[in-house]
Amino acid sequence: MAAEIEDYYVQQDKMYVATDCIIFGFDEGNLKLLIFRRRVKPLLGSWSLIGSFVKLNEDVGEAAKRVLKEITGLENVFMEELRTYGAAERDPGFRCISIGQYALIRINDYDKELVEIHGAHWYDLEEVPDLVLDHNTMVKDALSRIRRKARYKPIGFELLPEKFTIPQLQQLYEAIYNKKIDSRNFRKKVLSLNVLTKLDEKDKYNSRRGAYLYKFDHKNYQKLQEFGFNFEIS
Amino acid sequence: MAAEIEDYYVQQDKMYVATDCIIFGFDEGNLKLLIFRRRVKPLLGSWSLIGSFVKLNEDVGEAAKRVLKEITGLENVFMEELRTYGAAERDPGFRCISIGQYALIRINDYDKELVEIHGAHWYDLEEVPDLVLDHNTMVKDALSRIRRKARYKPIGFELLPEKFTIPQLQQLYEAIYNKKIDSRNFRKKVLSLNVLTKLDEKDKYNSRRGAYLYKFDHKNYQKLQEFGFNFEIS
DNA sequence: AAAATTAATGTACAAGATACGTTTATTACA
DNA sequence: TGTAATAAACGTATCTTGTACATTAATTTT
Repeated sequence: MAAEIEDYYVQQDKMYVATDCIIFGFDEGNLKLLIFRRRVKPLLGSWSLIGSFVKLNEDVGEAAKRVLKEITGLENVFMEELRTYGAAERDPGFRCISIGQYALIRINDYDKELVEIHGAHWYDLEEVPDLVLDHNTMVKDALSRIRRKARYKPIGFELLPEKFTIPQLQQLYEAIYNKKIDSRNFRKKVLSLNVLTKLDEKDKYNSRRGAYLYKFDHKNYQKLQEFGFNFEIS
Repeated sequence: MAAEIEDYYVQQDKMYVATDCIIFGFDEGNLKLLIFRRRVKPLLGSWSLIGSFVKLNEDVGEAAKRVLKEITGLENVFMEELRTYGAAERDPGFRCISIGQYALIRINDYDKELVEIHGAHWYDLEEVPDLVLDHNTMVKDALSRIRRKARYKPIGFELLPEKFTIPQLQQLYEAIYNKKIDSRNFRKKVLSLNVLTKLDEKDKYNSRRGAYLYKFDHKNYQKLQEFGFNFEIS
Protein backbone atom coordinates (compact mmCIF):
# COMPACT_ATOMS: atom_id res chain seq x y z
CA MET A 1 0.00 0.00 0.00
CA ALA A 2 1.00 3.55 -0.51
CA ALA A 3 3.44 5.51 1.52
CA GLU A 4 1.94 8.94 1.19
CA ILE A 5 -1.47 8.20 2.45
CA GLU A 6 -1.34 11.20 4.76
CA ASP A 7 -0.82 13.47 1.80
CA TYR A 8 -4.31 12.54 0.78
CA TYR A 9 -7.60 13.41 2.29
CA VAL A 10 -9.05 9.94 2.21
CA GLN A 11 -12.50 9.84 0.71
CA GLN A 12 -14.65 6.80 1.25
CA ASP A 13 -16.31 7.06 -2.14
CA LYS A 14 -13.10 7.11 -4.07
CA MET A 15 -11.06 4.39 -5.67
CA TYR A 16 -7.37 4.59 -4.89
CA VAL A 17 -4.75 3.06 -7.11
CA ALA A 18 -1.37 2.13 -5.70
CA THR A 19 1.60 0.14 -6.85
CA ASP A 20 3.84 -2.04 -4.72
CA CYS A 21 7.31 -3.19 -5.71
CA ILE A 22 8.59 -6.64 -4.95
CA ILE A 23 12.30 -5.95 -5.12
CA PHE A 24 14.60 -8.94 -5.36
CA GLY A 25 18.32 -9.01 -5.05
CA PHE A 26 20.89 -11.82 -4.89
CA ASP A 27 23.80 -11.93 -2.51
CA GLU A 28 25.98 -14.62 -0.99
CA GLY A 29 23.94 -17.37 -2.53
CA ASN A 30 20.63 -16.10 -1.25
CA LEU A 31 17.68 -14.34 -2.80
CA LYS A 32 16.82 -11.24 -0.85
CA LEU A 33 13.87 -8.93 -0.64
CA LEU A 34 13.94 -5.21 0.05
CA ILE A 35 11.25 -3.97 2.45
CA PHE A 36 10.77 -1.06 4.79
CA ARG A 37 8.73 0.05 7.74
CA ARG A 38 5.60 1.99 6.97
CA ARG A 39 5.85 5.48 8.25
CA VAL A 40 2.19 6.33 7.95
CA LYS A 41 -1.09 5.38 9.47
CA PRO A 42 -2.83 3.08 9.49
CA LEU A 43 -0.49 0.24 10.41
CA LEU A 44 2.40 2.59 10.97
CA GLY A 45 5.61 0.72 11.66
CA SER A 46 4.60 -2.53 9.98
CA TRP A 47 6.95 -4.12 7.51
CA SER A 48 5.77 -3.38 4.02
CA LEU A 49 6.72 -3.62 0.39
CA ILE A 50 7.85 -0.37 -1.04
CA GLY A 51 4.98 1.31 -2.79
CA SER A 52 3.13 4.46 -3.63
CA PHE A 53 -0.10 5.78 -4.92
CA VAL A 54 -0.17 6.19 -8.66
CA LYS A 55 -0.38 9.86 -9.51
CA LEU A 56 -3.10 11.12 -11.78
CA ASN A 57 -0.69 12.13 -14.50
CA GLU A 58 1.61 9.15 -14.24
CA ASP A 59 1.71 5.78 -15.97
CA VAL A 60 1.36 2.85 -13.62
CA GLY A 61 4.77 1.57 -14.69
CA GLU A 62 6.31 4.98 -14.12
CA ALA A 63 5.00 5.07 -10.59
CA ALA A 64 6.87 1.89 -9.75
CA LYS A 65 10.04 3.18 -11.35
CA ARG A 66 9.72 6.40 -9.40
CA VAL A 67 9.48 4.55 -6.11
CA LEU A 68 12.33 2.24 -6.93
CA LYS A 69 14.55 5.18 -7.76
CA GLU A 70 13.50 7.05 -4.63
CA ILE A 71 14.55 4.21 -2.40
CA THR A 72 17.49 2.62 -4.20
CA GLY A 73 18.71 5.31 -6.55
CA LEU A 74 18.47 2.79 -9.39
CA GLU A 75 17.10 3.33 -12.87
CA ASN A 76 16.88 1.05 -15.91
CA VAL A 77 16.21 -1.95 -13.81
CA PHE A 78 14.36 -5.06 -14.86
CA MET A 79 10.82 -4.53 -13.68
CA GLU A 80 7.62 -6.16 -14.73
CA GLU A 81 4.01 -6.19 -13.72
CA LEU A 82 3.04 -9.12 -11.58
CA ARG A 83 -0.68 -8.68 -11.20
CA THR A 84 -3.38 -6.54 -9.70
CA TYR A 85 -4.43 -7.01 -6.12
CA GLY A 86 -7.98 -5.86 -6.32
CA ALA A 87 -10.04 -7.48 -3.58
CA ALA A 88 -12.67 -5.05 -2.34
CA GLU A 89 -11.70 -5.51 1.29
CA ARG A 90 -7.96 -5.81 0.98
CA ASP A 91 -7.33 -2.48 2.62
CA PRO A 92 -9.22 -1.63 5.78
CA GLY A 93 -10.82 1.79 5.76
CA PHE A 94 -10.80 2.76 2.13
CA ARG A 95 -10.88 1.17 -1.28
CA CYS A 96 -7.48 0.73 -2.81
CA ILE A 97 -6.28 -1.61 -5.50
CA SER A 98 -2.60 -2.21 -5.93
CA ILE A 99 -0.66 -3.26 -8.98
CA GLY A 100 2.23 -5.45 -7.89
CA GLN A 101 5.42 -5.03 -9.89
CA TYR A 102 8.54 -7.04 -9.29
CA ALA A 103 12.08 -5.87 -9.87
CA LEU A 104 15.36 -7.73 -10.07
CA ILE A 105 18.37 -5.70 -9.06
CA ARG A 106 22.09 -6.23 -8.78
CA ILE A 107 22.52 -6.05 -5.09
CA ASN A 108 25.81 -4.21 -5.17
CA ASP A 109 24.59 -1.40 -7.33
CA TYR A 110 22.02 0.21 -5.10
CA ASP A 111 22.62 3.37 -3.13
CA LYS A 112 23.19 2.16 0.39
CA GLU A 113 22.84 5.54 1.98
CA LEU A 114 19.52 6.19 0.30
CA VAL A 115 18.22 2.82 1.39
CA GLU A 116 19.39 3.56 4.93
CA ILE A 117 17.65 6.93 4.94
CA HIS A 118 14.36 5.31 4.05
CA GLY A 119 14.73 2.67 6.70
CA ALA A 120 14.69 -0.10 4.15
CA HIS A 121 16.28 -3.51 4.74
CA TRP A 122 17.26 -6.54 2.75
CA TYR A 123 15.86 -9.78 4.08
CA ASP A 124 16.68 -13.31 3.12
CA LEU A 125 13.58 -14.70 1.45
CA GLU A 126 13.18 -17.36 4.10
CA GLU A 127 13.27 -14.77 6.82
CA VAL A 128 10.86 -12.17 5.49
CA PRO A 129 8.64 -11.10 8.40
CA ASP A 130 4.88 -10.56 8.30
CA LEU A 131 4.08 -7.72 5.97
CA VAL A 132 1.06 -5.46 5.88
CA LEU A 133 -2.11 -6.33 4.00
CA ASP A 134 -1.59 -8.87 1.24
CA HIS A 135 2.07 -8.11 0.75
CA ASN A 136 3.28 -11.56 1.76
CA THR A 137 1.05 -12.96 -0.94
CA MET A 138 2.61 -10.59 -3.42
CA VAL A 139 6.06 -11.87 -2.52
CA LYS A 140 4.92 -15.47 -2.89
CA ASP A 141 3.34 -14.72 -6.25
CA ALA A 142 6.41 -12.88 -7.46
CA LEU A 143 8.62 -15.78 -6.52
CA SER A 144 6.40 -18.20 -8.43
CA ARG A 145 6.53 -15.90 -11.40
CA ILE A 146 10.31 -15.74 -11.32
CA ARG A 147 10.56 -19.51 -11.06
CA ARG A 148 8.34 -20.02 -14.05
CA LYS A 149 9.85 -17.24 -16.07
CA ALA A 150 13.41 -18.33 -15.45
CA ARG A 151 12.57 -21.42 -17.51
CA TYR A 152 12.12 -19.58 -20.73
CA LYS A 153 13.66 -16.14 -20.31
CA PRO A 154 17.12 -15.37 -18.98
CA ILE A 155 15.79 -13.13 -16.24
CA GLY A 156 17.97 -14.64 -13.57
CA PHE A 157 20.91 -12.90 -15.17
CA GLU A 158 19.48 -9.52 -14.17
CA LEU A 159 20.44 -10.26 -10.61
CA LEU A 160 24.15 -10.73 -11.18
CA PRO A 161 26.91 -8.14 -11.41
CA GLU A 162 28.31 -7.35 -14.81
CA LYS A 163 31.11 -9.86 -14.45
CA PHE A 164 30.27 -13.14 -12.84
CA THR A 165 31.40 -16.73 -12.74
CA ILE A 166 29.49 -19.79 -13.80
CA PRO A 167 29.40 -21.15 -10.25
CA GLN A 168 27.79 -17.85 -9.21
CA LEU A 169 25.20 -18.15 -11.92
CA GLN A 170 24.51 -21.68 -10.78
CA GLN A 171 24.11 -20.55 -7.18
CA LEU A 172 21.57 -18.04 -8.37
CA TYR A 173 19.53 -20.66 -10.16
CA GLU A 174 19.80 -22.90 -7.15
CA ALA A 175 18.41 -20.09 -5.03
CA ILE A 176 15.58 -19.41 -7.47
CA TYR A 177 14.55 -23.05 -7.77
CA ASN A 178 15.55 -23.86 -4.23
CA LYS A 179 17.33 -27.04 -5.23
CA LYS A 180 20.80 -28.34 -6.04
CA ILE A 181 21.78 -28.48 -9.67
CA ASP A 182 24.41 -30.74 -11.22
CA SER A 183 27.31 -28.49 -12.09
CA ARG A 184 28.38 -30.36 -15.24
CA ASN A 185 24.92 -30.25 -16.75
CA PHE A 186 24.40 -26.68 -15.70
CA ARG A 187 27.60 -25.51 -17.29
CA LYS A 188 26.87 -27.43 -20.45
CA LYS A 189 23.41 -25.99 -20.79
CA VAL A 190 24.28 -22.43 -19.96
CA LEU A 191 27.19 -22.37 -22.37
CA SER A 192 25.05 -23.86 -25.13
CA LEU A 193 22.84 -20.77 -25.00
CA ASN A 194 25.68 -18.77 -26.53
CA VAL A 195 25.18 -15.67 -24.46
CA LEU A 196 28.28 -15.79 -22.31
CA THR A 197 31.63 -14.30 -23.22
CA LYS A 198 34.55 -15.72 -21.28
CA LEU A 199 36.93 -13.09 -19.96
CA ASP A 200 40.62 -13.41 -19.25
CA GLU A 201 40.09 -12.72 -15.59
CA LYS A 202 39.46 -14.97 -12.66
CA ASP A 203 37.50 -14.40 -9.51
CA LYS A 204 39.41 -15.92 -6.63
CA TYR A 205 37.02 -14.91 -3.92
CA ASN A 206 35.56 -18.37 -3.55
CA SER A 207 38.38 -20.70 -4.35
CA ARG A 208 42.11 -21.02 -4.56
CA ARG A 209 42.02 -22.02 -8.15
CA GLY A 210 39.70 -19.20 -9.08
CA ALA A 211 36.83 -19.25 -11.54
CA TYR A 212 36.80 -17.50 -14.86
CA LEU A 213 34.63 -14.43 -15.12
CA TYR A 214 32.08 -14.09 -17.87
CA LYS A 215 29.94 -11.30 -19.16
CA PHE A 216 26.93 -11.27 -21.43
CA ASP A 217 27.02 -11.13 -25.16
CA HIS A 218 24.33 -8.47 -25.24
CA LYS A 219 23.28 -9.11 -28.81
CA ASN A 220 22.65 -12.79 -28.29
CA TYR A 221 21.22 -12.12 -24.86
CA GLN A 222 18.69 -9.81 -26.49
CA LYS A 223 17.69 -12.50 -28.96
CA LEU A 224 17.21 -14.93 -26.13
CA GLN A 225 15.01 -12.39 -24.36
CA GLU A 226 12.85 -12.13 -27.42
CA PHE A 227 12.55 -15.73 -28.44
CA GLY A 228 12.87 -17.49 -25.14
CA PHE A 229 14.55 -20.83 -24.59
CA ASN A 230 14.14 -23.86 -22.47
CA PHE A 231 15.83 -23.91 -19.13
CA GLU A 232 14.08 -26.58 -17.17
CA ILE A 233 16.44 -28.18 -14.73
CA SER A 234 16.64 -31.63 -13.23
CA MET B 1 -13.10 1.13 -21.23
CA ALA B 2 -16.23 1.16 -19.24
CA ALA B 3 -19.72 1.00 -20.58
CA GLU B 4 -21.53 2.99 -17.95
CA ILE B 5 -19.55 6.15 -18.24
CA GLU B 6 -22.68 8.22 -18.42
CA ASP B 7 -23.78 6.90 -15.06
CA TYR B 8 -20.85 8.76 -13.62
CA TYR B 9 -20.23 12.40 -13.22
CA VAL B 10 -16.72 12.41 -14.58
CA GLN B 11 -14.30 14.23 -12.34
CA GLN B 12 -10.97 15.28 -13.71
CA ASP B 13 -9.17 14.79 -10.42
CA LYS B 14 -10.30 11.25 -9.95
CA MET B 15 -8.74 7.95 -10.89
CA TYR B 16 -11.14 5.57 -12.58
CA VAL B 17 -10.64 1.83 -12.58
CA ALA B 18 -12.20 -0.31 -15.26
CA THR B 19 -11.88 -3.86 -16.44
CA ASP B 20 -12.08 -5.09 -20.01
CA CYS B 21 -12.74 -8.67 -21.02
CA ILE B 22 -10.97 -10.31 -23.90
CA ILE B 23 -13.45 -13.07 -24.62
CA PHE B 24 -12.29 -15.91 -26.83
CA GLY B 25 -14.35 -18.65 -28.36
CA PHE B 26 -13.59 -21.41 -30.85
CA ASP B 27 -15.83 -22.37 -33.73
CA GLU B 28 -15.40 -24.08 -37.07
CA GLY B 29 -11.67 -24.20 -36.72
CA ASN B 30 -11.28 -20.53 -35.90
CA LEU B 31 -10.56 -18.57 -32.78
CA LYS B 32 -13.13 -15.85 -32.31
CA LEU B 33 -13.43 -12.75 -30.22
CA LEU B 34 -16.58 -11.27 -28.73
CA ILE B 35 -16.86 -7.50 -29.03
CA PHE B 36 -19.64 -4.95 -29.08
CA ARG B 37 -20.34 -1.40 -30.10
CA ARG B 38 -19.94 1.20 -27.43
CA ARG B 39 -23.23 2.77 -26.60
CA VAL B 40 -21.84 5.69 -24.67
CA LYS B 41 -19.85 8.79 -25.28
CA PRO B 42 -17.12 9.44 -25.97
CA LEU B 43 -16.41 7.27 -28.99
CA LEU B 44 -19.99 6.07 -29.13
CA GLY B 45 -20.47 3.38 -31.74
CA SER B 46 -16.85 2.25 -31.87
CA TRP B 47 -16.09 -1.42 -31.59
CA SER B 48 -14.90 -2.20 -28.10
CA LEU B 49 -14.04 -5.01 -25.75
CA ILE B 50 -16.72 -5.65 -23.23
CA GLY B 51 -15.92 -3.86 -20.03
CA SER B 52 -17.10 -1.93 -17.06
CA PHE B 53 -15.97 0.28 -14.26
CA VAL B 54 -15.04 -1.61 -11.15
CA LYS B 55 -17.50 -0.77 -8.40
CA LEU B 56 -16.29 0.49 -5.09
CA ASN B 57 -17.48 -2.58 -3.23
CA GLU B 58 -16.49 -5.13 -5.82
CA ASP B 59 -13.35 -7.22 -6.35
CA VAL B 60 -11.66 -6.54 -9.67
CA GLY B 61 -12.15 -10.16 -10.67
CA GLU B 62 -15.82 -10.01 -9.73
CA ALA B 63 -16.33 -7.02 -11.97
CA ALA B 64 -15.14 -8.98 -14.98
CA LYS B 65 -17.34 -11.93 -14.07
CA ARG B 66 -20.29 -9.62 -13.71
CA VAL B 67 -19.79 -8.18 -17.19
CA LEU B 68 -19.27 -11.56 -18.75
CA LYS B 69 -22.49 -12.81 -17.24
CA GLU B 70 -24.38 -9.71 -18.27
CA ILE B 71 -23.47 -10.16 -21.90
CA THR B 72 -23.23 -13.93 -22.35
CA GLY B 73 -25.24 -15.35 -19.49
CA LEU B 74 -22.23 -17.48 -18.57
CA GLU B 75 -20.77 -18.18 -15.15
CA ASN B 76 -17.90 -20.38 -13.99
CA VAL B 77 -15.89 -19.62 -17.03
CA PHE B 78 -12.12 -19.76 -17.30
CA MET B 79 -11.01 -16.20 -16.77
CA GLU B 80 -7.66 -14.80 -15.78
CA GLU B 81 -6.02 -11.46 -15.39
CA LEU B 82 -3.92 -10.42 -18.34
CA ARG B 83 -2.38 -7.19 -17.17
CA THR B 84 -3.09 -3.61 -16.26
CA TYR B 85 -3.32 -0.97 -18.94
CA GLY B 86 -2.25 2.04 -17.00
CA ALA B 87 -0.77 4.65 -19.33
CA ALA B 88 -1.66 8.11 -18.10
CA GLU B 89 -2.98 9.21 -21.47
CA ARG B 90 -4.66 6.02 -22.60
CA ASP B 91 -8.12 7.45 -22.25
CA PRO B 92 -8.81 10.92 -23.58
CA GLY B 93 -10.62 13.19 -21.18
CA PHE B 94 -10.18 11.47 -17.86
CA ARG B 95 -7.77 9.21 -16.09
CA CYS B 96 -8.76 5.59 -16.25
CA ILE B 97 -6.72 2.46 -15.86
CA SER B 98 -8.09 -0.81 -17.06
CA ILE B 99 -7.33 -4.32 -15.92
CA GLY B 100 -7.54 -6.64 -18.90
CA GLN B 101 -8.93 -10.09 -18.17
CA TYR B 102 -9.23 -12.81 -20.76
CA ALA B 103 -11.87 -15.49 -20.85
CA LEU B 104 -12.13 -18.74 -22.78
CA ILE B 105 -15.66 -19.88 -23.44
CA ARG B 106 -17.37 -22.77 -25.15
CA ILE B 107 -18.91 -21.02 -28.05
CA ASN B 108 -22.10 -23.02 -28.07
CA ASP B 109 -22.93 -22.39 -24.46
CA TYR B 110 -23.50 -18.67 -24.46
CA ASP B 111 -26.93 -17.08 -24.43
CA LYS B 112 -27.43 -15.95 -28.01
CA GLU B 113 -30.40 -13.75 -27.29
CA LEU B 114 -28.57 -11.90 -24.54
CA VAL B 115 -25.57 -11.36 -26.79
CA GLU B 116 -27.92 -10.08 -29.49
CA ILE B 117 -29.61 -7.69 -27.09
CA HIS B 118 -26.28 -6.13 -26.21
CA GLY B 119 -25.27 -5.78 -29.82
CA ALA B 120 -22.29 -8.02 -29.37
CA HIS B 121 -20.69 -9.98 -32.21
CA TRP B 122 -18.20 -12.77 -32.65
CA TYR B 123 -15.34 -11.94 -34.98
CA ASP B 124 -12.72 -14.21 -36.42
CA LEU B 125 -9.43 -13.16 -34.87
CA GLU B 126 -8.01 -12.21 -38.26
CA GLU B 127 -10.96 -9.96 -38.95
CA VAL B 128 -11.24 -8.04 -35.72
CA PRO B 129 -11.83 -4.40 -36.64
CA ASP B 130 -10.19 -1.37 -35.04
CA LEU B 131 -11.21 -1.15 -31.44
CA VAL B 132 -11.33 1.85 -29.12
CA LEU B 133 -8.34 3.00 -27.14
CA ASP B 134 -5.75 0.29 -26.55
CA HIS B 135 -8.17 -2.59 -26.97
CA ASN B 136 -6.44 -4.02 -30.03
CA THR B 137 -3.28 -4.22 -27.97
CA MET B 138 -5.16 -6.06 -25.28
CA VAL B 139 -6.31 -8.63 -27.81
CA LYS B 140 -2.80 -9.07 -29.12
CA ASP B 141 -1.44 -9.46 -25.60
CA ALA B 142 -4.14 -11.94 -24.66
CA LEU B 143 -3.36 -14.04 -27.69
CA SER B 144 0.33 -14.12 -26.82
CA ARG B 145 -0.58 -15.14 -23.33
CA ILE B 146 -2.76 -17.98 -24.53
CA ARG B 147 -0.04 -19.19 -26.86
CA ARG B 148 2.49 -19.30 -24.12
CA LYS B 149 0.15 -20.71 -21.55
CA ALA B 150 -1.11 -23.48 -23.79
CA ARG B 151 2.39 -24.92 -23.61
CA TYR B 152 2.25 -25.77 -19.98
CA LYS B 153 -1.40 -25.67 -18.93
CA PRO B 154 -4.31 -27.37 -20.67
CA ILE B 155 -6.20 -24.14 -21.14
CA GLY B 156 -7.05 -24.82 -24.73
CA PHE B 157 -9.50 -27.43 -23.55
CA GLU B 158 -11.66 -24.71 -21.99
CA LEU B 159 -12.74 -23.71 -25.45
CA LEU B 160 -14.21 -27.04 -26.50
CA PRO B 161 -17.66 -28.48 -25.87
CA GLU B 162 -17.96 -31.22 -23.28
CA LYS B 163 -17.65 -33.96 -25.87
CA PHE B 164 -15.13 -33.43 -28.61
CA THR B 165 -12.98 -35.36 -31.01
CA ILE B 166 -9.21 -35.47 -31.21
CA PRO B 167 -9.22 -33.84 -34.65
CA GLN B 168 -11.25 -30.99 -33.14
CA LEU B 169 -8.76 -30.60 -30.33
CA GLN B 170 -5.99 -30.54 -32.89
CA GLN B 171 -7.79 -27.88 -34.92
CA LEU B 172 -8.00 -25.79 -31.80
CA TYR B 173 -4.29 -26.02 -31.15
CA GLU B 174 -3.63 -25.27 -34.78
CA ALA B 175 -5.74 -22.15 -34.42
CA ILE B 176 -3.97 -21.10 -31.24
CA TYR B 177 -0.48 -21.62 -32.62
CA ASN B 178 -1.49 -20.69 -36.14
CA LYS B 179 0.36 -23.61 -37.66
CA LYS B 180 -0.26 -27.13 -38.90
CA ILE B 181 0.44 -29.95 -36.50
CA ASP B 182 1.25 -33.53 -37.42
CA SER B 183 -1.81 -35.56 -36.51
CA ARG B 184 0.03 -38.72 -35.43
CA ASN B 185 2.31 -36.88 -33.07
CA PHE B 186 -0.51 -34.76 -31.77
CA ARG B 187 -2.66 -37.76 -31.00
CA LYS B 188 0.22 -39.54 -29.32
CA LYS B 189 1.07 -36.61 -27.14
CA VAL B 190 -2.43 -35.68 -26.15
CA LEU B 191 -3.32 -39.26 -25.25
CA SER B 192 -0.14 -39.61 -23.22
CA LEU B 193 -1.38 -36.87 -20.90
CA ASN B 194 -4.00 -39.27 -19.58
CA VAL B 195 -6.79 -36.76 -19.33
CA LEU B 196 -9.05 -37.99 -22.10
CA THR B 197 -11.73 -40.61 -21.73
CA LYS B 198 -12.81 -42.22 -24.95
CA LEU B 199 -16.57 -42.50 -25.35
CA ASP B 200 -18.54 -45.06 -27.31
CA GLU B 201 -19.93 -42.40 -29.59
CA LYS B 202 -18.74 -40.99 -32.84
CA ASP B 203 -19.10 -37.56 -34.29
CA LYS B 204 -19.86 -37.90 -37.99
CA TYR B 205 -20.19 -34.25 -38.73
CA ASN B 206 -16.83 -33.99 -40.40
CA SER B 207 -16.26 -37.36 -41.96
CA ARG B 208 -17.96 -40.47 -43.23
CA ARG B 209 -16.03 -42.70 -40.96
CA GLY B 210 -16.68 -40.52 -37.96
CA ALA B 211 -14.29 -39.68 -35.14
CA TYR B 212 -14.63 -40.95 -31.60
CA LEU B 213 -15.80 -38.47 -29.03
CA TYR B 214 -13.82 -37.91 -25.86
CA LYS B 215 -14.43 -36.10 -22.63
CA PHE B 216 -12.12 -35.03 -19.85
CA ASP B 217 -11.11 -37.12 -16.94
CA HIS B 218 -11.69 -34.27 -14.55
CA LYS B 219 -9.51 -35.62 -11.78
CA ASN B 220 -6.45 -36.00 -13.97
CA TYR B 221 -7.27 -32.80 -15.77
CA GLN B 222 -7.18 -31.03 -12.42
CA LYS B 223 -3.76 -32.46 -11.65
CA LEU B 224 -2.52 -31.30 -15.00
CA GLN B 225 -3.84 -27.83 -14.24
CA GLU B 226 -1.91 -27.77 -11.02
CA PHE B 227 1.38 -29.22 -12.08
CA GLY B 228 1.54 -28.19 -15.68
CA PHE B 229 3.05 -30.23 -18.47
CA ASN B 230 5.00 -29.68 -21.60
CA PHE B 231 3.06 -29.17 -24.76
CA GLU B 232 5.45 -27.59 -27.13
CA ILE B 233 4.66 -28.58 -30.68
CA SER B 234 6.75 -29.00 -33.77
C1' DA C 1 56.35 -29.97 -1.15
C1' DA C 2 52.11 -31.61 0.57
C1' DA C 3 47.40 -30.65 1.70
C1' DA C 4 43.34 -28.44 0.85
C1' DT C 5 39.85 -26.44 -2.02
C1' DT C 6 36.88 -25.32 -5.68
C1' DA C 7 36.79 -25.18 -11.00
C1' DA C 8 36.56 -27.56 -15.08
C1' DT C 9 35.61 -31.35 -18.03
C1' DG C 10 33.26 -35.97 -20.91
C1' DT C 11 30.55 -39.94 -21.76
C1' DA C 12 27.09 -43.46 -21.79
C1' DC C 13 22.27 -44.08 -21.37
C1' DA C 14 17.39 -42.88 -21.25
C1' DA C 15 13.60 -40.28 -22.59
C1' DG C 16 11.25 -37.55 -25.50
C1' DA C 17 10.56 -35.16 -29.99
C1' DT C 18 10.28 -35.57 -34.83
C1' DA C 19 9.40 -37.18 -39.42
C1' DC C 20 6.81 -39.85 -42.19
C1' DG C 21 2.80 -43.51 -45.27
C1' DT C 22 -0.71 -46.92 -45.04
C1' DT C 23 -4.89 -49.03 -43.62
C1' DT C 24 -9.72 -48.62 -41.82
C1' DA C 25 -14.53 -47.32 -41.24
C1' DT C 26 -18.20 -45.30 -43.18
C1' DT C 27 -21.26 -42.89 -46.55
C1' DA C 28 -22.78 -41.51 -51.07
C1' DC C 29 -23.70 -42.57 -55.36
C1' DA C 30 -23.46 -45.12 -59.66
C1' DT D 1 -24.62 -53.95 -54.22
C1' DG D 2 -20.21 -52.54 -55.01
C1' DT D 3 -17.12 -48.77 -55.94
C1' DA D 4 -15.35 -44.22 -54.97
C1' DA D 5 -14.50 -40.87 -51.77
C1' DT D 6 -13.24 -39.08 -47.30
C1' DA D 7 -11.28 -38.27 -42.96
C1' DA D 8 -9.74 -41.19 -38.84
C1' DA D 9 -6.58 -44.09 -36.78
C1' DC D 10 -2.27 -46.07 -36.17
C1' DG D 11 3.52 -47.44 -35.58
C1' DT D 12 8.34 -47.05 -36.19
C1' DA D 13 12.94 -45.53 -36.92
C1' DT D 14 15.86 -41.69 -36.10
C1' DC D 15 17.40 -37.74 -33.98
C1' DT D 16 17.76 -34.64 -30.19
C1' DT D 17 17.90 -33.49 -25.65
C1' DG D 18 18.09 -34.51 -20.78
C1' DT D 19 20.20 -37.09 -17.10
C1' DA D 20 23.39 -39.32 -14.19
C1' DC D 21 27.74 -39.66 -12.69
C1' DA D 22 33.72 -39.24 -11.07
C1' DT D 23 38.13 -37.49 -12.09
C1' DT D 24 41.70 -34.16 -12.99
C1' DA D 25 43.46 -29.29 -12.82
C1' DA D 26 44.83 -24.88 -10.90
C1' DT D 27 45.97 -22.40 -7.14
C1' DT D 28 46.87 -21.09 -2.22
C1' DT D 29 48.17 -22.13 2.45
C1' DT D 30 50.93 -24.22 5.72
